[in-house]
Amino acid sequence: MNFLVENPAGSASNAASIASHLAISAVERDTGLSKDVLRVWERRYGFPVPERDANGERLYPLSQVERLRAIKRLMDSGHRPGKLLSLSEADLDTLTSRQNRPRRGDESGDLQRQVIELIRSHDMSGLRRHLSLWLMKTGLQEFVVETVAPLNRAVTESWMRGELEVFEERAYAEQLQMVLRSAMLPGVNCISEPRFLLATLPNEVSALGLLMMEALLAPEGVQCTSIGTQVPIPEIAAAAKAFDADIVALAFSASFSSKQAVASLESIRSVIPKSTAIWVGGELIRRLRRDIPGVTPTGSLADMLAALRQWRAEHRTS
Amino acid sequence: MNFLVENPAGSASNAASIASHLAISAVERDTGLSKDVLRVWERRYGFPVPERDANGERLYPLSQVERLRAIKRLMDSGHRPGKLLSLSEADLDTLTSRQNRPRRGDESGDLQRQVIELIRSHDMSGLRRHLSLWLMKTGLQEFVVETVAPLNRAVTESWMRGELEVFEERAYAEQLQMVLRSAMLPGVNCISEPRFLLATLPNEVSALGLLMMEALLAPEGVQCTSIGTQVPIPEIAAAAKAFDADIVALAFSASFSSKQAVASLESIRSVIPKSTAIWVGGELIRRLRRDIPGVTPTGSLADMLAALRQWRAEHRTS
DNA sequence: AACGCTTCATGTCCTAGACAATATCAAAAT
DNA sequence: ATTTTGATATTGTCTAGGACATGAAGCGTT
Repeated sequence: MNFLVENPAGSASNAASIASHLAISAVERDTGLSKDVLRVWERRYGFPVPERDANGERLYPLSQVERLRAIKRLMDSGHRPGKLLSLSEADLDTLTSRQNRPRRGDESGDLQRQVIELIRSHDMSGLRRHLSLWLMKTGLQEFVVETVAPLNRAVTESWMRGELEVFEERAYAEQLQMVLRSAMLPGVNCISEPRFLLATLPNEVSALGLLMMEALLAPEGVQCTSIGTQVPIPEIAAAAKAFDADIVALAFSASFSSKQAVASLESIRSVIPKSTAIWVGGELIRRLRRDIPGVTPTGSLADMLAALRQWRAEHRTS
Repeated sequence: MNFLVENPAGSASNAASIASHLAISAVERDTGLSKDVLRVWERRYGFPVPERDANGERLYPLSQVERLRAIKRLMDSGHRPGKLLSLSEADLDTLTSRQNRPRRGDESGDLQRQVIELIRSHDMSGLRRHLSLWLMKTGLQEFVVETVAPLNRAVTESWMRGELEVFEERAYAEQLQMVLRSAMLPGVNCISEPRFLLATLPNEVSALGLLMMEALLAPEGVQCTSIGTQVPIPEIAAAAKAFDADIVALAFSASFSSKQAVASLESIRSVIPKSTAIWVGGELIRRLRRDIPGVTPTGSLADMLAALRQWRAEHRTS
């Protein structure tokens, strides 16, 4: 790859490519579409058709990258690539704007509207104050189940409708992390069973789902060790053993590929001793149709508390 | 990719591949070596030589994956692949253990030894208490500069010497996040200029460097908005504009490829208006030899505070 | 409606060759 | 003796088009 291509700040001569084109690896980074996919789309659907540099390597104009991101966004909300790629630019815009139309019956609560308004006005400290207050009012567990979970859904929907930018969602997630993490800091004095190990698999970027699980579990007096996001399977297995975990809890966001999730879950199940339970939480699991032997899905956060109660009933101090 | 290959829990017949082999995409995930690299190594150096499934696709035995991870670890600490790959298994072990040998003059302070001992004994709540206490004693900024920074270095070194597992380092990072984030929660009442936008680029997993920057800046009364890790360049640009940032601060850990860093920095510099400064922090920058026009490196956290003072001097309320 | 079957859509994998950016090392010049 | 230059080796990433298995969609039957 030629440096000057992606960032030709130094070479004034090559005007055509000054910050206006990206190499394939940069497009992979920025769109989340793998190099293989970019190439095969070009072959099959005739889009994108990048220019080439002197060396025959692809150079994507920013306009095409922009369009690829729009397509990816529509794909994430259910559309299939074949249709999107054969669409004209105008049709694509139509589709995007149709999706942006607010849905009827959007009876989100006051808080949700307020929060989204705060995000849109970029008042992050106000947002943080707001969330903190609400947390104090309701208590951690209720805050997570009754407030944060629907709020996340509302934010995601706003984002899909195009009312929020990606970076606004991320800024929101950061503030929420602050609030949740500081609520958990004090810890709990009497720690009882079971011992949890929390993690997400590689390719899972979002730390929020994990954090919500942790916030929900911590007040139950369980021992909760998180090793964060994007942990390779062998590491999770080693950690489960080292921390002597009773339950390995994994979080999946909705954007995780269900195909990969099933593969990974079966893989991890085969590596961890059967005496250790595996629980799966997060938005993804609604899309998992087949059950995976030895893996407990917890469709909602409330489910997880129920599962915890059941676990405790089954493992009464023997 | 065949599911049963990566996770053949269902098929008892195919004994050879029951949880003992990984497909190439799984190896990419777990080792961080791209598919291209795995294939080209096989062609050039004759390692790894995976088996094949019925469809001709690569199946890596766990032993080879293990060795690949050892190789990657040695590469990250400066060795070159050509040598490592032509080494025999025994030689590789020798090299690994030599690296594990504790260095002389390891005069880490009491706290560092204590913390590492806590990590190794998996006493995460003890670790958290310890860190919290120390933070209260010294104050946030001093805590970050005098305690956390050297502590991180000590932990990384311990990890490179093989005294700590990856998951132990991650668990430590999680606890530190808790402590730092809750220290920042209250925010600061009088907020003054400049406005910071904090982020890390795609492929940068570690949130700690970012958080340390934030913790250092927050008490200075600057407005500090973080949009988290792994943010594509166009998003950073959009966020900088939306939040009207004076300075975009990016964190890089030592494991980030310096090649890619230079490319990305030049790229982002060309997208963001010149009136917005770009500051770069983190372990990486010591390995950056050439300067990038319009990008301010801050070699240490102390540097950053100095740079902030300078910025304020230059932008006196005009 | 609910089920099973066929066909299409789509992502990922394959091979093997090429090249550019960097690291290494030796020779030359200060 | 040290630094600079240049040749060579190393190494990651790109290219091409073909192949196939999985999952979705369409359609007929119960």
